[in-house]
Amino acid sequence: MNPRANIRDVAKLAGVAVKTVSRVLNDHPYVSAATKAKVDAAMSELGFSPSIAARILAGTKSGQIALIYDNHSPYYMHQIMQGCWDRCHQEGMRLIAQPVDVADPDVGEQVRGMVRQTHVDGAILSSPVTDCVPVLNALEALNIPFVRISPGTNHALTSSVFMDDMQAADDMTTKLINIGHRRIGFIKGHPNHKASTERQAGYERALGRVGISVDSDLIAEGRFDFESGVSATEQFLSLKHPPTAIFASNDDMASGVLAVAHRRGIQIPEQLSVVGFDDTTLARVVWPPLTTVRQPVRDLASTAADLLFGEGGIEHRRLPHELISRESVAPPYSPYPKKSKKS
Amino acid sequence: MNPRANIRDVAKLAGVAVKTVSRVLNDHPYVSAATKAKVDAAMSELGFSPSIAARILAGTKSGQIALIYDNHSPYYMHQIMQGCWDRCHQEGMRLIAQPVDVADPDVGEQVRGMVRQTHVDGAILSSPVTDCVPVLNALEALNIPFVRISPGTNHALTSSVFMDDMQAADDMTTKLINIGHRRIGFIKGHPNHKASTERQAGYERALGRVGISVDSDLIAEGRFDFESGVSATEQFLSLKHPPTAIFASNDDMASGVLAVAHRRGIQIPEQLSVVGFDDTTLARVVWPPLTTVRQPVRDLASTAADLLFGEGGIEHRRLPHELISRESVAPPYSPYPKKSKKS
DNA sequence: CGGAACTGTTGCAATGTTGTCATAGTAGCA
DNA sequence: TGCTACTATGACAACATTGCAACAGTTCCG
Repeated sequence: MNPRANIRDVAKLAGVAVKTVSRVLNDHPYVSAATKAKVDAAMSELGFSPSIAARILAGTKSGQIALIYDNHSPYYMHQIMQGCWDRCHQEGMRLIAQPVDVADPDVGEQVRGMVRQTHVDGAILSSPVTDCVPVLNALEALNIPFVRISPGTNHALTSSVFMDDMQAADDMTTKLINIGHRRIGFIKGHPNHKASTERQAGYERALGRVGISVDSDLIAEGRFDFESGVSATEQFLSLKHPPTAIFASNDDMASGVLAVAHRRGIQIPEQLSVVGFDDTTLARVVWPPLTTVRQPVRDLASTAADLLFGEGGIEHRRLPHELISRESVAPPYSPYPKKSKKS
Repeated sequence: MNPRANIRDVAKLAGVAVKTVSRVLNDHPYVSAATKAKVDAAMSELGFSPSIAARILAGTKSGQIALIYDNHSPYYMHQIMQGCWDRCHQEGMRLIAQPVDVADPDVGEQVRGMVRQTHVDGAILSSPVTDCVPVLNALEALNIPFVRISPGTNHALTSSVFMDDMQAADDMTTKLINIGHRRIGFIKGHPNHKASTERQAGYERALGRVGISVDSDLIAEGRFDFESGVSATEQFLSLKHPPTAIFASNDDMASGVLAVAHRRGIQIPEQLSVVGFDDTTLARVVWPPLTTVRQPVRDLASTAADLLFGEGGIEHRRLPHELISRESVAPPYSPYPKKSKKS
């Protein structure tokens, strides 16, 4: 087995023209079955695999796509990558993972250089890169297709996949209301992510529908990490009338809520209900397991790849969310008397 | 700004030969400052970035390296990737992340094809790919340098970075013994990973040193995931004499131990001490925070990249571990009377 | 039966960069 | 002065593949 076999070597061995081998490689039409068989045999005999570099140079397609992200949640990104990778693998595409820093003023130029250098055929953007204007401009100028996962701005620029964050937060809040909670603390997500705003809006909408006014004491800043969950919770628990339930905008922050509660000896869910968002692995691993919103992260990612490989028409696809009930929720400790019908 | 500027366009604009631009690009010696300035100006005017593809084809270096892995622990892989990426970025290298399935009989061929296609200059292998014979053979045959992170087999084939798993497990076990534990349950890691064996050996060595015989009832199978931590714990707790401490071979399994304890109303650490291994984010996020062994995963990864970029001499570098004490450990519930001096 | 459309294959040009070899000018030194 | 060594640049081939235009052979159709 030679260190390097050419397409020429294959052609010679199979007794056909170089171009014919190229045809076989690319599944072009107009290759007879017999020729294809000969070529395949020659290829496997020589252990030949085509050079991507030469393919890029000669052709117009590189067979590579980029996943551009700036997300520090390991569970989330792990699922995103797996979803993208699975779909790419199916399609015989190669995936280049490209972390960036959306706060870097040079980020647009960096992405531009990266695309130019690697000749990727397309890109998938994960939040918050989805809403990073320099990156969007760069990709647009380069005229390559890209799909955004959970973008905040809905302009019809590109295809996107997303879930209904507002509705999901509304559903979750409503669930808490239905079992009797009236004072529900809400921990916001990272301000970078547009999903943060959506989730808060859903929370407020649900309260509004049943006539509970939004109490600003019950809304705390967060950054999607454990630590901000901890500090938000401490803030809530030092209130004169602390909440009977806390809705954290993601599971990481919800686990911060649990940690504070444990430390203070507060029984969950008996004395305090806690819910999260995302249904990452974390939600099943903490104690008690978290009631949370299942966000189909992996599906979002593979659907994004799907759209990228698809027709090219701009398409927006919404994937369904789901409320996952686990053991972190119970009726409030000292419930107000319910006036509504029981259901 | 043209859709695509050549090295030729740059050369023409700068009034120099193509080769000179190439020299500027590659920081070759023998380019006058004045010429370099002219070329730089022309490059930025045209918004030029060189095509990796053409570079690969013409030259011998691709500027790309591969990270080959088959690890399903998101936290661990996230840190590995970050470590590799940081170092690659510094060096101006591109990183291609390549998940594989070590159980696939074709895995060697897949890796071979991938290397041939992408022309990567080198590879970094993460456990358990580090000990996957078909992959090792393929890389050796291709004659590209590669570095292994925490390999199980120490043959001097390639450079490697690792920590002393046996010593670390010994240290942790000794710590438990020192505060009075005599019956210590041990949950093994995934049999794929050589580290699993090492950690078990360290556990047994520590017991042996103080004359505690190894009780096979106190050793359970595990697979490095939450679920196997759960079932191992249930097995331990159904023993006539259950352990007073449980040492799980990683944090994921340790969180499984916690879950079972919580469910059964066992107080941690008062009634049962629990320790993990890795010091992933998880260890700080569960309740109570886990005492664990800090494995410098990110440093391992960036050191691996370092060795790959280095001289090329085979080198084995051991990175230090550290015991991290958190709140999941206490003296045993009903301690045997201590004979040793208190300390 | 003549031409058009289709099928399967070929040869050559083109892609954008680096390696090799060549060239020319300059400086150091005996 | 002549020789060597070094600096700075250029011309051209080479890399492995695909796109394009072309070609011969076959089928279809009026």
